[in-house]
Amino acid sequence: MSEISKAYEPQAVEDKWYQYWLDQKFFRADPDSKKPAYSIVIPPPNVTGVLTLGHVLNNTIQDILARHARMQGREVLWLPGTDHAGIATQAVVEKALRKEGAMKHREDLGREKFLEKVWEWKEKHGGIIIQQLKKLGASCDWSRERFTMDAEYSRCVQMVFVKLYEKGLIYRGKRMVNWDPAARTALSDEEVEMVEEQGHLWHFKYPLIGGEGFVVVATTRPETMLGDEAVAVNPADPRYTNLHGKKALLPLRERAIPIITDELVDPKFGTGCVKVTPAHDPADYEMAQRHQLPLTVVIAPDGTMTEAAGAEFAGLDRLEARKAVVARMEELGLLLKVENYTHRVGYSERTHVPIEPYLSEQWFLRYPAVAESTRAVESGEIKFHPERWGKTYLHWMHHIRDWCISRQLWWGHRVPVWHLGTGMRCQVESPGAGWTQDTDVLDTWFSSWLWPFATMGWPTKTETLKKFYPTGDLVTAPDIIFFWVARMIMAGYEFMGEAPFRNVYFTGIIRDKQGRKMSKSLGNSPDPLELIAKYGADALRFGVMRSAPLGQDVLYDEQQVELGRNFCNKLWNACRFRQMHPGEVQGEINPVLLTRDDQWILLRLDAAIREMDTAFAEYKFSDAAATLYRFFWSEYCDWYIEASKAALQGADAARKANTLAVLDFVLSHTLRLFHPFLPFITEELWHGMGYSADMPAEQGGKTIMFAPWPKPLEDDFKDHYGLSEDVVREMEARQKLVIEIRNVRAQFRIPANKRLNLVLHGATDFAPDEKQVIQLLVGADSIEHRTEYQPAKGEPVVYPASGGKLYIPIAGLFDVEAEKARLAKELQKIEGEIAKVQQKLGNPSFAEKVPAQVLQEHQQRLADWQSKREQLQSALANLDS
RNA sequence: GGGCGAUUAGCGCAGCGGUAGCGCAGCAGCUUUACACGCUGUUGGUCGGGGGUUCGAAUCCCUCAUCGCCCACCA
Repeated sequence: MSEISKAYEPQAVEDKWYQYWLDQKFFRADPDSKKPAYSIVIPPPNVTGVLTLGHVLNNTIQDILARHARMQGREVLWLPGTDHAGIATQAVVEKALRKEGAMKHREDLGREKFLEKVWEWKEKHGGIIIQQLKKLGASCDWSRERFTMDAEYSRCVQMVFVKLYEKGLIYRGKRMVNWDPAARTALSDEEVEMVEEQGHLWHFKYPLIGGEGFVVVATTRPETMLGDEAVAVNPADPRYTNLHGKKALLPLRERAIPIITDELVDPKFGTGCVKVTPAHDPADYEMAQRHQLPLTVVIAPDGTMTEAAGAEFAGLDRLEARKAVVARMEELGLLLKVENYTHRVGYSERTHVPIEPYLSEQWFLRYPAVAESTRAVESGEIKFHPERWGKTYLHWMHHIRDWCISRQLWWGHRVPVWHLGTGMRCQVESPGAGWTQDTDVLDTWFSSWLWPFATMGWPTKTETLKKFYPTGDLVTAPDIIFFWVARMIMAGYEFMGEAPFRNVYFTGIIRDKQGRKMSKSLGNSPDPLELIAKYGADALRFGVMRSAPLGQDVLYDEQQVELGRNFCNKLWNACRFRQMHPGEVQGEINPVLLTRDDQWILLRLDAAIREMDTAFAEYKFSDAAATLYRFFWSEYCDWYIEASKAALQGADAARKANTLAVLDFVLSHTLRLFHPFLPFITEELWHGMGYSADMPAEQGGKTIMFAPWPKPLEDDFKDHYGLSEDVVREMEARQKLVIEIRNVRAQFRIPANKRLNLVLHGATDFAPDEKQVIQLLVGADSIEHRTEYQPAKGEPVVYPASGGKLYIPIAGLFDVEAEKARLAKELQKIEGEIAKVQQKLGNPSFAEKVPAQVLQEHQQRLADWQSKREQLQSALANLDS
């Protein structure tokens, strides 16, 4: 047992223990182990990312699960790694290169040179987040760290592509896709964010050819009119039957365009006439297909107007072109009106610029294993926590649409397709000289969806895969339920024939105190590393977990971390208290010498263990943290440690030793219960308290992380130590008594150092050790038992549950009027309670219909309140006499 | 337009059919020999509004309101 300092200093111990864990290879997962397996794969963070509070929440939960499983005797694999994050990383590197003047556009460097730069960047900045996760205490098996662009991993991605292509699920086609003009690439539907915007609806007049007047169309995007190829009306719209078959003159371009009829047009919206821009609107494209309209491209991939838009507009940015078109139309007298109009505009999730519907050649995936994947969640084979996310998942699965997987980027997995002239081959290796590889890369998620098995050596049936696939729990945020979770499930069934995980835990989103999302621009996103430096990793973990209920967003407040720090300090000092009393460590507990306090704390420990088990089973980690907090602080420290001082300060050596044995018993269990949440401090104390010495090397002897997870106390243990729930009730009553006496002290401003001499009148005396504890807890020197006692007028009195009256003689220190007021107030409250219960009992149908037990409870309650009332009334009478 | 969630003490939350609870904050005291990152005592609530079911509703049902997410090709 080594001596420990007065305040806990996390900085002094955290790095030391983390290094020890690494050196001892405690995090290594052994596929040959006989222990049952438990595995988690980390949601791979962006390789160039830095740790955020979101990561803290997510990875703390995973670490808690991993450490809990280890203590339960399972062989744990927590597999870490990072994601190449195609667009995000490429954008970051492009920005940096532009800033240092190395290029204006990536084309300036060329593909190879540019990729070199990205790899350089990755080597330099990649892995920061891995170091940060270590600071947090993450118990990942770092020897298995993977990156989605590792050579073997890349091979998996390409093989999967080839397999799906051969199955006919991957195809190439010219489609209207979501185009990001800033990143100059196609995106999937999921990468488009709909943003509500205050816009305008411009009403344009197109002159009719060979007739009088105009047809009026409304549009939110005037610049697209330059590419119009028709005006459409609903065939059933009686207002426009006269227009069928006619033509209109497209202003500015001075082209004749047909007026067509199509069911897609809603007669109730706008004028009922729609301008049709086949190349720049998905709905218009559909109509164009039906009516064989030409596809005039007026907006280029970089968002500027093309030659086809006419010399006046060519080269303008689409938004400038919008203004220019409106101005010209107005000049020509063809702008009928402008309305304010609120509508939703698709934005790129990555570059935050408006998406351009763009017709291009892309690769698409028709999802595999959709039916199985849907059923898996419906049937509960895969469980979501909280369950309601299942609905979101199923809705998406039922409306699933093909996935555009090709990206016009350079940073990513190259599409394994080779071209030679008009020839095309899909295979991993080049077919030979002359063949050139497709220039597109694959969506990042097309590699991430393989994560649970590609990281374990697939397609080889490795020992790791056999032992650890499928994984146990996946911990992730709900915003990637489609991007990642759903796709991993499908990939799991398709390539492994089995779900990739059994449970999915969805965390909430971390928000600030005002409920706003964390963001760099708001500056409300604290740096977890600074918090760790200031408060310690354990404090950060505990603070975050305490305020992160299942299924709710987390409102982060630094105060929570402070509370975590304070809690660690409390734990530290409670252990220090034990250390200040020399004696055998973890001695035998003698049942004969157990006090009621001892019995009580053992029962409370038992309750805490059960609550912890329930919380883990239900994935309610904030409940678990709250249980630990309550048990340790409010029960163990506030009551048990205080009471234990009676025995520890006494002269009875045997009793003292027994109390120390109970302290050790509770602490050694408590430290283990805490370990998943507070890995560092518990390891420090585990060794510091000498508890490790008592354990076999493989089970807690070297580290608390392999110490057995506490089990609820066995019945024969309880019998042996005489633990019964009666003790809990008795102790609660005694606590109430103590609080009442302290209350009297506070009411009458009796200084803490003023010792009391209490008088117990009537009933039987307290047992000697009981008396000693009560004296200690209320600051009394004596409790004299008297069969006859004449209290001073208005002397405060409290009523022990065991009967009799306990007087608090504080002559000269109290104020009769104040005591009267206190009692009167108390009495009023009791009258209210009595009235409530009486009203219920007075209801005739209550007695008839209510279960006997409930009726009895109410009657008992009434009796209790009534006797309490009598006590107060008599005390009041005493004051008046 | 659909779907989901939230609404309980000043703030953050728990409770989900039988006496409204926890933590912070607040207030009043305290150098009580583990801890001021602490100790003791204590004030706050007609559980968003309105209906209904029930002996009994914060808890179940209906409805409205406010806030927040997600999904949806009305130009």
